[in-house]
Amino acid sequence: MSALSDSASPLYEKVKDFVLANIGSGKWVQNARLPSENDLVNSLGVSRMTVHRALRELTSEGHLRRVQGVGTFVAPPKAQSTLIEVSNIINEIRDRGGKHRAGVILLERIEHPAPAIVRAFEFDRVKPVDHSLVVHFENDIPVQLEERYVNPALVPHYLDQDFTSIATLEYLQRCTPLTEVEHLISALPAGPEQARLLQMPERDSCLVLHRKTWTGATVATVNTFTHVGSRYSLGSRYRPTHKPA
Amino acid sequence: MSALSDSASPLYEKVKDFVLANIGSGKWVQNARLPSENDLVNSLGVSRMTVHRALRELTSEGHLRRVQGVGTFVAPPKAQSTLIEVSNIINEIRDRGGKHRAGVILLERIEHPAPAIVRAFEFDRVKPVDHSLVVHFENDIPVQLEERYVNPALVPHYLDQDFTSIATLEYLQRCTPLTEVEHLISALPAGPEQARLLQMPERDSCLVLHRKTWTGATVATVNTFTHVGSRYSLGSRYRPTHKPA
DNA sequence: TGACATAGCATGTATATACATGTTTCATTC
DNA sequence: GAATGAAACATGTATATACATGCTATGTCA
Repeated sequence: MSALSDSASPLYEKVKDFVLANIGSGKWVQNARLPSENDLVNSLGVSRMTVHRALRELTSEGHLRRVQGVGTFVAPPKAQSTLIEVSNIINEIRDRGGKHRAGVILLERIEHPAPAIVRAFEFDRVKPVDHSLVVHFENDIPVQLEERYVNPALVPHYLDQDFTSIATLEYLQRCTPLTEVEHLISALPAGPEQARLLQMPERDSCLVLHRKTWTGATVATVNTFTHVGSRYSLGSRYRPTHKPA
Repeated sequence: MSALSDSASPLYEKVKDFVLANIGSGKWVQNARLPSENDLVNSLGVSRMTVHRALRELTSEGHLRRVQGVGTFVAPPKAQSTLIEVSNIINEIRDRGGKHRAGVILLERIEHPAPAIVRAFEFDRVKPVDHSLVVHFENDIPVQLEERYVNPALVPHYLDQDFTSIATLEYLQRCTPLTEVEHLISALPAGPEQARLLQMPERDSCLVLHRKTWTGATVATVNTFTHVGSRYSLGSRYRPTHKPA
């Protein structure tokens, strides 16, 4: 009678599955109103706190929309703006198997007053901005060009780091764990300098990942140029909802 | 004494902020062990259920790692594989202001036995696969080429839809709300056909978003070719953690 | 010394209760 | 009829309590 599955999963998970099953089957369509918490308490035979937890988690996962005093509704599908998980290319190279070798070369490293591009990213009031150009290799073939602008005032001992170490990005993340991130993805034909550094034809396509992190003041700006073509792609599987792996 | 802020936010939010502040300040470093729930109950003066909820949410948000019987630890930063929100280009056009006009042209629409590319995406046992080519316009300029392979057996009344309607993708999402999604992003030079359809130079860069959805059997495969260059980019802000906007 | 049982402690779940907060509905009153 | 107020109902939060589950350390017994 309970309408809940009899697996070994916890009760609130069964309630979540019950709700998702009703959404998936089309019984509860988009923007439809769900039974109230007390209704579900009566029909499912669990406590209100358990129902509430299930509905709250489904709300934070994007499946439901709740309005205090009004009710609970089926949320519109959230694939409109899609979450994509893009793997760090360093990890991609590292995970591709033991027979590949990853390498890094530091091309340029200047601590200089902010040029136009730096000023454009709100570094204005920061005097020294560390600018470095790094090329990543796999099996002696350059696969990625990284252009980093880092605000050393916000990253302790950043200037003491070994810039050819592969752990630099991880160091940035570890020192500023609560930063916000903005990404832009675009595709551009390689310019002369990029083509030279990546050893690729000059008008071949580059996938550009622009990554800006800040905590209030800007921490770092990183432009990543990857020669994709047939050799590389960035991707992920995205499981929209209920079973966070 | 309570070490919690005195704002108007709920108690569990204050506990979360307290924990995040200790992580952000470096007091609790990566992999460090947090005080136990009972310790926090004593030092913060709230109930264990409240502490538990705060820690549970921080865990699901990726900030903490909890092991039953052992303790709670600061999770390594999750920016390793970065979440990126890529906006649907249809929404981008629609949201760009009233003076722009969006349009769609259906170029081809064949229901045919699966060719090689279709077979490669596990359509094998499905006989009829709907294949359509759609070009999206903004102000009479083509900006996106969409190549769709849809399994009509899994999408009710799909073949009855008006394919020049902008709502087709939304219809797909509404009919199969609990699908999983896989994305691949790459940058490719435009081939002859793509260049012709998008009215762009033949070797200019295309940003290609490959999107495959399935529920078990494959539902649809959509390849999106966007002429980016200086005109378009896909991007998002990603707030890693605590204040889901 | 080694194996095993156990106590202790950590997190995980479920419930009952109480109150807070926001919305809708409906009846009373002017 | 319109405005006001109260009741009913919805979700939101906080707490106490109880028990379940999993790991660790300790101490006893062979």
